[in-house]
Amino acid sequence: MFRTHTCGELRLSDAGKKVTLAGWVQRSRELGGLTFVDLRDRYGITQLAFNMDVNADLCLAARKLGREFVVQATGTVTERSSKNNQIPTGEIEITVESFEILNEAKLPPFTIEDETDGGDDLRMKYRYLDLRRNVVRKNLELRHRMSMEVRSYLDGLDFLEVETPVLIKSTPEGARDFVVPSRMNPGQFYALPQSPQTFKQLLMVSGFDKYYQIVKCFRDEDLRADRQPEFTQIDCEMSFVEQEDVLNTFEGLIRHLFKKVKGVNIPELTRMTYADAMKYYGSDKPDIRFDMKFVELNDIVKNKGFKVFDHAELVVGINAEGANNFTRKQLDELTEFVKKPQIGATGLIYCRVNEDGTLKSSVDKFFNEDELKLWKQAFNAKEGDLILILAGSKNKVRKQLNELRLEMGNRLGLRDKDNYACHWVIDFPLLEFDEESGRYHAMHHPFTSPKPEDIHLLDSDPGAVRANAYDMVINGVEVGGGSIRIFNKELQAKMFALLGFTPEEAQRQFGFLMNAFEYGAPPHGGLAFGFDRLCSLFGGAEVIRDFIAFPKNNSGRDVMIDAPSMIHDEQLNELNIALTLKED
RNA sequence: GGUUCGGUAGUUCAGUUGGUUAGAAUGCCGCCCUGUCACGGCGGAGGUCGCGGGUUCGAGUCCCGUCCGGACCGCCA
Repeated sequence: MFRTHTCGELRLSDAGKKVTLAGWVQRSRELGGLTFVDLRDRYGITQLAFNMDVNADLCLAARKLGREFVVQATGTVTERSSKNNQIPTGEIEITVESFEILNEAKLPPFTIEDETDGGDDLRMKYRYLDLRRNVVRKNLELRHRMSMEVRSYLDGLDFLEVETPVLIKSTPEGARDFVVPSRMNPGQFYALPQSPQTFKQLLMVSGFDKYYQIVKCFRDEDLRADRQPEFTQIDCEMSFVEQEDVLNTFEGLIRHLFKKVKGVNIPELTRMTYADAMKYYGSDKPDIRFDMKFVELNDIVKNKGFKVFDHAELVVGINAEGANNFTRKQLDELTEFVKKPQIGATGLIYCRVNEDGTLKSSVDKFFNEDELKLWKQAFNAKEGDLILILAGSKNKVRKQLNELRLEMGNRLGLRDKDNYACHWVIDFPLLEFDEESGRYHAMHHPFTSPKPEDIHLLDSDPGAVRANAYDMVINGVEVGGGSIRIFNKELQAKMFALLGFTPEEAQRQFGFLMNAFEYGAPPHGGLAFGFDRLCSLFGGAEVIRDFIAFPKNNSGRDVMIDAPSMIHDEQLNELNIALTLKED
């Protein structure tokens, strides 16, 4: 037997027991005649004690132990003469009688500590060492608990977990597919699923009226701190449901998770239409931990001789409460912030609401005190507030002001990561027009159903049609989204036509789904949560990488195993593939 | 595809207007220390300044190119 106990479980009540522990050397301390070795496993740390007077050979041998050596030690649990109340096992130590080095270890390239000295790149290259660190291990433990609670909640509602294939068919809509060549079908490729969307709909046709799957999905798009090329979804679908049923079921899931994993009772989720989200927050995933809603000013600022406002489609601003103490330097920083190329505003107009009630704007030349009072009124601003205004074309300026609002939220400390604001954004548009391709694209995906009351607009004004689609947003992060699906062949065919498919293309790409709709498809709908994001949110992080055991770097590479990589000519031959790399 | 920040000791970083032998902390090695737990004290080793080219009497520092990493925009139905 390698061990009788873990390194985290022995207490004062175990004193006198003879035990055997196994683990890694965290650190050792030498004091003349004494040597202490901290032995670590994933459960904790237990101190091994060696005394030169008691057994000099053993003590000298212990001094040869290097960091991260794998050691098995046998001895007696002993009460410490000087206790450490920082760790759970701090009242005891093991008086070692014998030990064995199970494996030596090279010196690790960074310290295996909570506050490591290792940079991201190095940590990823030696990820197996990084995973020994408490902080990363705790993230994966959190992930495990999350998945257990998801399964527990959904199982309690009679959901079935069903696995769907990973080698499927490439489709033109949506993100780029990762593709896999088929050896047995020369010249043909599988695609890895961007989501199990069509399969879960087919499961509904099959009568599995409540399905879920915690499932890997793949998208060949550029990465971000919160985006990996392979990621995990909690994918769900239900039959005989309306939007209201889906929202209630999965609001229940998120509240269950908060309660069981965080011990937090969150209030019922509020709802906001997409139109309002854009109008008041300039984003389809507003962070509503703080208010600072947009106020549109066209009515009161136009035709006063200030060209920037006169020429703008939309003049819109926010009131940052209590921010009048911002210095000129800070205001200049904010101006630089909105002028960054990534944000792209041309300038920032401000109006201070001074403590004495006077108003001071950056455009005093064009607006007198009475006119500025209208501004103050429009924002419902108080003394000590700071009004910030952007102008431009509607869609752009809303997006820019959204960035500014979030920045102000950060600067004013309004985005506490331990405070959770969860809500639904509903009534998304069915389609959005893409200038580049000159056609409509599905905003959610092509299987989303239009709202029945908007169907008559499908031909006359497709862009105005709203969908039965919804996103769940927590603290400005889109954690999940879904829709009520089309379950009628004619409507689905019409949808593909709107997206620019010929009937033949639609049949070739999605014939299997439309055919299935002819054999008694039930009304159905569902949603999918981004599991990695949900875990990072619960873990208080914005980067999802440390909630994934072996993530990819910014360029989509696994720097530990060095993938992707070239393959041998024999492999290519078997696949009937000849490589010709393009050179620019 | 684009913007931007970074690459100097094992590691994390500093390095001034270009100027003598490139520093700190930590880690590592040696010696001392009988209750440490981020132990402490003394000493030591450790560098192709990512790579290539250029400017200059002289480049870690300036310029060009390139590779690698981070953040972001585009992209992500």
